[in-house]
Amino acid sequence: MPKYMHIANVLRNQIMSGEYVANQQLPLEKEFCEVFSVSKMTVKKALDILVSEGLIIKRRGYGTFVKDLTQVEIQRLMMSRQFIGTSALYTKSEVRSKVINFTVDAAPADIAEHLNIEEGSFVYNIYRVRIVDGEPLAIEHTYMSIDVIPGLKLENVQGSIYEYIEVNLNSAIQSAHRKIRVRKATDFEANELGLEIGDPVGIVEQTGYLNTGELFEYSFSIHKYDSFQIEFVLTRE
Amino acid sequence: MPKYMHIANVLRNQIMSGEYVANQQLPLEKEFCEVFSVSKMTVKKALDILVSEGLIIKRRGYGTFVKDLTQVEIQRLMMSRQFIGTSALYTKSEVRSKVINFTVDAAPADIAEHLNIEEGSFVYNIYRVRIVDGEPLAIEHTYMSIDVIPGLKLENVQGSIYEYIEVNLNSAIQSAHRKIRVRKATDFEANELGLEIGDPVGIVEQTGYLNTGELFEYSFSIHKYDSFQIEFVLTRE
DNA sequence: AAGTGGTCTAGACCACATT
DNA sequence: ATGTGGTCTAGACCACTTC
Repeated sequence: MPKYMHIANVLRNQIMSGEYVANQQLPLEKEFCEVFSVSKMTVKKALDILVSEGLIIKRRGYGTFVKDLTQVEIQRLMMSRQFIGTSALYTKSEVRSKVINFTVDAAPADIAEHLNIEEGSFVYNIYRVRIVDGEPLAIEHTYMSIDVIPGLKLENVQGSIYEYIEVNLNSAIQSAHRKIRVRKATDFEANELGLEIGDPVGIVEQTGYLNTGELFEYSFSIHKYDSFQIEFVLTRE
Repeated sequence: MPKYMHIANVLRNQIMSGEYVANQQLPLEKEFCEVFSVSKMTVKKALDILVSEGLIIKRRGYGTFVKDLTQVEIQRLMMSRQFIGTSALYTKSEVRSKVINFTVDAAPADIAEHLNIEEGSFVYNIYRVRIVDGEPLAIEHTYMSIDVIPGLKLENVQGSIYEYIEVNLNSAIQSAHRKIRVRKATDFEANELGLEIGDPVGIVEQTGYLNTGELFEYSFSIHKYDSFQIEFVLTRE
């Protein structure tokens, strides 16, 4: 593990455990250099991680401080350390799938555009109900080019597609671009998710990229409103 | 402007303008060092900005590449360079407010907890309908400690509270922690937003921090479903 | 004036990926 | 074997804040 990551871990634990409390000034960068026997750049990199996680703030010419965080907020921040993968929206639960459709189709124009491939190229067309701890929580519509993700089988679709990619293709998911919206459930969606017609649903539209930069997935998922929640931290600059 | 930011800007423009296209390998870090006459660390910092923005990926031992981005996606990424401030959810539009309530109250237990202050401390209790381009799009409930944000007047509440903080208090908003949910509109909300009762609404719960690390705001806002949209990029590691 | 974090360098060495 | 990006250093200088 890199030194800066180790230092970030140590300080994160100290903040979480209350060793440094809300609004408290942290030791100076210079002092951390001595404590950890590293250079200034390394300390800075460690502290910048904690800034991006929302735990601390830095003021040039003044010092570094723990944010005015409530205990509840600290717990929340630590729990929601960001995952990728639609199933990872529901962490620490058993996720399985009821497969409604799993075919290879010629991509229609709009799907081809979202996947950055030619219209008519073959794509997996995967339609699943995602079941978390026995309860249907989301309907997920996924398209992937067969050229980018070859060899996908029904058993993979019933479980985790992401696992298939990481294990069998020895590739990895690098990033996901997401768009969140809200609308009313259609009759079909309401039926599958155990809702009334017109009840609210959360929509996640996602484009996924591999660590090669390749666009491998376009999906949108419809989420039951009472179990849908997304958290994030925005930071200026 | 720091060198790394300048370099990031130059490369971002080149990607947007199509000078570097999808999946194309970028020049090596070493080459950028010569082109811009800077050291390797500076180039790396510039490229890391573009990684976090979702434009490129880097592979150790192999090179740096433009992501397999559609033109639509590139435009979207550039438009949604992140803002802070609830009104900034609606960029480039005229935002004003109908103030339903603006009082100073003793904080009830739950609000005090969210603001990390003692129960019974005085807080602004601000209840506004946010009107974008003449249309009511959101209801916003904001609580702020009068100790942290002194001197707030009705005219500020009718306009932008954030502007008041930045201009009059010479302070700045450093970060915001957000939680997104979905539910049905109440009768009151439906009426104010021009919806049917039970129609979907998006909920944004937000805790805001100043650049001093102080928690200055707890708010939650109820958004009309057909104009509610949030975009973000998730990156592994 | 003194002291903070921010930027930048020139170079060393390392971990990883391809050929 | 070669070459990529990743980490790290020791030190310089800068921008900013407070007192």
